[in-house]
Amino acid sequence: MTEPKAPPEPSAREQRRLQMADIARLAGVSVSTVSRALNGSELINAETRQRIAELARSLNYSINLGARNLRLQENKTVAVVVPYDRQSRQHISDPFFLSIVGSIADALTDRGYDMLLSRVDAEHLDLSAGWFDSGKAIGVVLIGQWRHHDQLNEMAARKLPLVVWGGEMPQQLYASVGGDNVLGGTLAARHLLQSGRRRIAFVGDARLPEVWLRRQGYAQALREAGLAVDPGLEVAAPFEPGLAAGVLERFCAARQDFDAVVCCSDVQALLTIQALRAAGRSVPGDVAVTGYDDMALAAYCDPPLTTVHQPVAEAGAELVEALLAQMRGERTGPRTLPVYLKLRASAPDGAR
Amino acid sequence: MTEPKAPPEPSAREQRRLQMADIARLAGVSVSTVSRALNGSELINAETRQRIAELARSLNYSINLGARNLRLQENKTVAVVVPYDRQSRQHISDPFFLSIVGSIADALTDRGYDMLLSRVDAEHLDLSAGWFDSGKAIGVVLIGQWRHHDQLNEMAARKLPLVVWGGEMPQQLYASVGGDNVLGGTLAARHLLQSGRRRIAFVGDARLPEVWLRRQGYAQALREAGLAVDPGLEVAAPFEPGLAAGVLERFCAARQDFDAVVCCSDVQALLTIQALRAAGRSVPGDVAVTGYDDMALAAYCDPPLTTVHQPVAEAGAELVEALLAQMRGERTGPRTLPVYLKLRASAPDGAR
DNA sequence: GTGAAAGCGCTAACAA
DNA sequence: TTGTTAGCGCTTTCAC
Repeated sequence: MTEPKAPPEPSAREQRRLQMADIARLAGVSVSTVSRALNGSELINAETRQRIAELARSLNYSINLGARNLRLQENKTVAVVVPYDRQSRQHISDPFFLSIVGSIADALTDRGYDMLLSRVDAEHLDLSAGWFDSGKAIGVVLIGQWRHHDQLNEMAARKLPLVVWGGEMPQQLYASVGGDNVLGGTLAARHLLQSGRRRIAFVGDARLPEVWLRRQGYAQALREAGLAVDPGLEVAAPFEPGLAAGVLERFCAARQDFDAVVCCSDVQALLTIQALRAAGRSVPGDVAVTGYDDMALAAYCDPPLTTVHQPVAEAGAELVEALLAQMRGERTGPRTLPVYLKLRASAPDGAR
Repeated sequence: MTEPKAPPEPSAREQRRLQMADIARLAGVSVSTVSRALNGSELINAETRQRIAELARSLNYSINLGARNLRLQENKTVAVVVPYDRQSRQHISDPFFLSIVGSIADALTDRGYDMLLSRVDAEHLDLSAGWFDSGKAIGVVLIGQWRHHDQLNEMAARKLPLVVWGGEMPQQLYASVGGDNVLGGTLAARHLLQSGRRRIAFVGDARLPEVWLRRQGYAQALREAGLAVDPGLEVAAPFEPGLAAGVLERFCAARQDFDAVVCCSDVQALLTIQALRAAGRSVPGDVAVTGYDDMALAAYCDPPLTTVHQPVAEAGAELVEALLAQMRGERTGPRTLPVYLKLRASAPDGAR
């Protein structure tokens, strides 16, 4: 009457997954007793509890979490979504994104949550709501706002538990956590100015909120120094290494009238250095270059990168905390974490 | 009588998650009809089906997958487990591991599976069986064998659906997918020999199966050239950048009697180059260095790395296929994918 | 073409 | 201290 599909055919290979009733039968008790024992209930005789626990362990039995969650109406899974650019079909290869994912994985593990990792087309960030709607996850952590601030606002309006790694934007309805992008841009540019550079290029796609904010910081530092932003020195390179390389090579081949570059990722910085050398210019001699992120390898590049350090280690915990707070019903606004400039050789201190 | 916890208190914030019964009521049909409609059953009147589908969409209703899976006795989730070294408390930061995770994510998505990502103590790889035992995942993909080949064999003996990224070992009971490590080691060493190097160091922790195999390839190339392996030129550096740096610096400071280095990751290669320069030696002038993995940045380092290219893009699909084949009851042995040497400047062609 | 009802594996209120 | 039983949200057989 209700038999699903064919008879529960144990498929020869997998000998029907064990369940509580089996343990109960083997232990000569009822399933409730097993359930209570395995959940450490005080009601159960300590000795019985022990015996059942051992039996379960010896058979590698583990409570079916799907059934348990259904009954308990709870779920300890969080979806982490990394957008990708459908156009370029590029995989996420930027070490920064992957580090953030690692950091979130740690934070979730610490708090007893599981992490569902998925990709989503950067043009349809709202698709990530499916994880929540289908009950697979209790909330969504999205890495980056990309170009769809609007979709994120709509998701938040739906009361979807959502936290975004990214910059704080005007009229933002969703919770976000991110480094202080304006400050990062300012720190990089100001450092270059203080070390005597005057013609400072900016590398990054300002359609992305984070980059847009960094550019503001950069522009502000120039203003402080009484300099104007030269639009000709803005290079809209994307984060994907494969795409950025060409753009940067062309730029460095075409123009030589700058003595410093502020980049929006360490990868971009490395590509810029590469392009500069190909164009016959030295780093930091002719051109000083700053990166962004302070990825693990930044210290070991040649030259080691002066870069804006992002709080990756803290990021995971902050994102997870923001999500949990939201689910507790707390109102969580955007959160901006401090960043600092890590001085290394690609943009050294002092005059040249 | 069976009310779980407190009354289903909609927690003020989240207005009780919608369910099929709600859609049914709103559409004036039974839940069976909604179920059939949403699953595209031919039984349902096309118009009714359409109407229900639209209603569901407009309310952002999505079938509760937990309940569905329980009833259907199916699950489309695969656990991907990345071991970490508890000793060093180091996060996985090697771009290679993270790229593999990305590749698997793509392969799973393509086949309609979800990916559960987690960490496990590298000393207790067998803990990852919990994902299967608890029914959260239908199988496990483990990144790397680390030092517990034995635990993996035990897991396989339990008929646990498991695939490991790693090298093919003697007496291996579990399914694995990996690059051809012996060949990789041979290609690197042979190339260095052909370009005139004679004193070739090896960097990598040979307690890890993959490294062990690469070292075999390296040793074989030396033998072919009539050279003996000098144990003093073997550096047991781990993959973690933070730990490897010190080891390599000490080695390069202590010994100068080598003219080439075979490394087991690109990160190690960069650290080696750094250490060599600190010791006053040039790359590739004094010492040629080969990397391993051919990560995205390898081409943009200075000097660009000559490195063994690993089939990362294919890796995800191969791992997933192996897992699915296993669940179909097919016997899947170890699988070795081709690798090739990518020539770049850190170990150039021809004599010096 | 649609509805009623059973049951997937589990938990907990209630009874004993 | 333990067992009986209802039901979490869904699918599907069977009846209409």
